[in-house]
Amino acid sequence: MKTEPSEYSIDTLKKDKKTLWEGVRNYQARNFIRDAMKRGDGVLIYHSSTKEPGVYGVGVVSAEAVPDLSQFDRQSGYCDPTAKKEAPRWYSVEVSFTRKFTHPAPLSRLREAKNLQGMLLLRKGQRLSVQPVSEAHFNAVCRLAGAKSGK
DNA sequence: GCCAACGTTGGC
DNA sequence: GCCAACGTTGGC
Repeated sequence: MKTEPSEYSIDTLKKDKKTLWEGVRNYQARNFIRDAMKRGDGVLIYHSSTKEPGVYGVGVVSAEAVPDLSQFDRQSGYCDPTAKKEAPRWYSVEVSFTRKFTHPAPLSRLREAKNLQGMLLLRKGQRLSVQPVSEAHFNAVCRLAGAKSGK
C-alpha cells in the first residue's frame, strides 16, 4: 500500500497502532481492498512522493473491508458527492502496525534486486496505490530491508 | 462506443 | 517543476 509520508507515514501508523486505510479512489485498487485483502495478510508500506521513495515497513490487515466513510463526509477531501450510503462506492481495510524497517528498502534498490523482477510495483507507468504482492516478493523485500522474512 | 481534453500519480 | 503514463469525463 502506498502513502505519501507527509499524508500518513509508517511512523504515524506505529503511533496509531492501527488505522482505517481511507481515501483510495481508484476502482482497481478498490477491488483489491474490497475483494482480495484478508485478515492476516501482510502489507508492505510504501512511501511515495518523498525524497527516497521505497518500502519503509510492514503492516497487517487486521479487519477486512468496510465502506470508506470519508466518501460521505462533506468536510473530507476524499468526499465523493455521487456516492450513496445505500450503495457505497469506496472501501477501507484496517491496517495494523507490524514493524518499521531499520533500513528501508528504497525503490532504487528494489529495481536492482534480481529476485524482484516482475514485481508489479516496479512496472513502468504503474500507479496503483494498492496492489498485490507475491509471498516471494514480500519476503525478498523484507530481506532486502535487513528484516527477517515473513510477517 | 469513440476519443479528445483534462486531471492525477509519482519518479526524477 | 517537468512530464510520462495512466484514469476519468463528457460531447458526439
